Amino acid sequence: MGKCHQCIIRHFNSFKSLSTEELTCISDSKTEMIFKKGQVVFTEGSTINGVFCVKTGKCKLSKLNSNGKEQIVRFVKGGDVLGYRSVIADEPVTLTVTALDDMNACFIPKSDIFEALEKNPKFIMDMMKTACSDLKDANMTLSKMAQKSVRERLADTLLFLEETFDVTEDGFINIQLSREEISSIIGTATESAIRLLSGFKKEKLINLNGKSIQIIDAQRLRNISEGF
Amino acid sequence: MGKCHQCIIRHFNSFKSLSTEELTCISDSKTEMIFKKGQVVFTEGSTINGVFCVKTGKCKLSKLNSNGKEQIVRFVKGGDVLGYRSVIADEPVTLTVTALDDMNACFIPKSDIFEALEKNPKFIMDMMKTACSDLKDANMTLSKMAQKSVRERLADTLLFLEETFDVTEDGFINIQLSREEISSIIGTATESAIRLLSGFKKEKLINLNGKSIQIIDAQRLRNISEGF
DNA sequence: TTCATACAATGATATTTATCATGTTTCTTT
DNA sequence: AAAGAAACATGATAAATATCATTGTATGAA
Repeated sequence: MGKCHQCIIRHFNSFKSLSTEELTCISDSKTEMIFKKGQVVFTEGSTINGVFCVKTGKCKLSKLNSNGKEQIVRFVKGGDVLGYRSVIADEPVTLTVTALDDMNACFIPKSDIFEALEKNPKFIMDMMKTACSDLKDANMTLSKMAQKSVRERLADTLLFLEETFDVTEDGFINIQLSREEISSIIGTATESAIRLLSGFKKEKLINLNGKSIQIIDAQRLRNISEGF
Repeated sequence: MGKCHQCIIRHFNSFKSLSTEELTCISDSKTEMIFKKGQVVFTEGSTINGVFCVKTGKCKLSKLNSNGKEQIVRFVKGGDVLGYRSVIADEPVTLTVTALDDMNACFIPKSDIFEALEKNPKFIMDMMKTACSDLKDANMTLSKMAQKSVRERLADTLLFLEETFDVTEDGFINIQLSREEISSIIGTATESAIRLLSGFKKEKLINLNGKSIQIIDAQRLRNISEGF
């Protein structure tokens, strides 16, 4: 089993603040887990007794609405910590997490997290900054959702996806989402998302190849997103 | 000048975790401030070097979009702490805060906050829980904004306002918002908000008297909000 | 008071978006 | 490879919402 202090991933999140000693302690109690593409990590309403330190892969965090529709709220990828809000607030999780890739993650029990939070001021401060950063992003997204049209939101989302997941060698955004998932990000009917994507393609703003998307004209997408 | 340890407000927020000693320290460096209705507390992009502990009154937290429209993201009222995200993340504020009432607040310098955060584990944990709670709310709101129609969002917003600000003796929701502000919460054109409010009134779901709103049939509003 | 200004209300119309229907492609399983 | 299922695509239409225009109504200042 891998040792946490040798794990490069920790440098990208709050665990970078822990001492070798503290990391050894976590190493002993952690569980390495693999989630297959499409597998659910945990479901809205359930109680988790630890956090997931994501090593590789991506997942979506979503909410099921009263009408049965999924709303994707956020993405999490390698380097991110999953489930900290629920553990710290000592509440059930409020989002469902589903793997979008094959995903590797270490499950770290709650008790270890609380021990680290209590003993290491730098760790708790780092966690807090993560929470604050997530809060800022959420407010920003909220404001965008409320004020932009569907077309504007789609343009914004494509730019966001490229920025967040980067592109592969062939220039396509490094994430595979179904049209339905894309519409669940922007909060629209699937057909509308499809139509608008086709439109963007006709206008030579993007390339489409199955689920793969390539941004050709980022500047014009930015303009569309800003309402011009 | 009032003493923090005698202030009842602190029991509603993270300051309840501080010792009398720590509170005395804050008492000495805090500034009591009054904001008149309509006055701006701070503006998106500016740097604040402390937090505001709100004693009485209400304010709106909003973002200005690229098209010049305001989006109200959240409300803050007596008992809440304003500006903690910016102080903890050590970043400029990302929201503009405007008083909706005459508002009393104590400004507490950053240095005091950091000292308390470092020395008092219960305080930082409480702050963290506040951040996590705000994050949960933001995700919830985001999901609602994205998936509900304007009419559903208005119903939801009216219920939220009553729950958050309660009602006066005459049964009207205890907050005065212009139609434009209401439309800035739900993210719609002012005319649409006005039309829908009139519609709700005709359907005997609410009473309108100038800016005052009374909810008559909460259950049906709930149904509307859920899409029935 | 009277004027001026902001706010609220409502109609007419345009635009955006959702829904329903249907056909096509792609992927999976046998 | 064939069959079936899921995902994708597109047209036609309906519904929701925005925009523009106009009028009414409050509110505050001179």
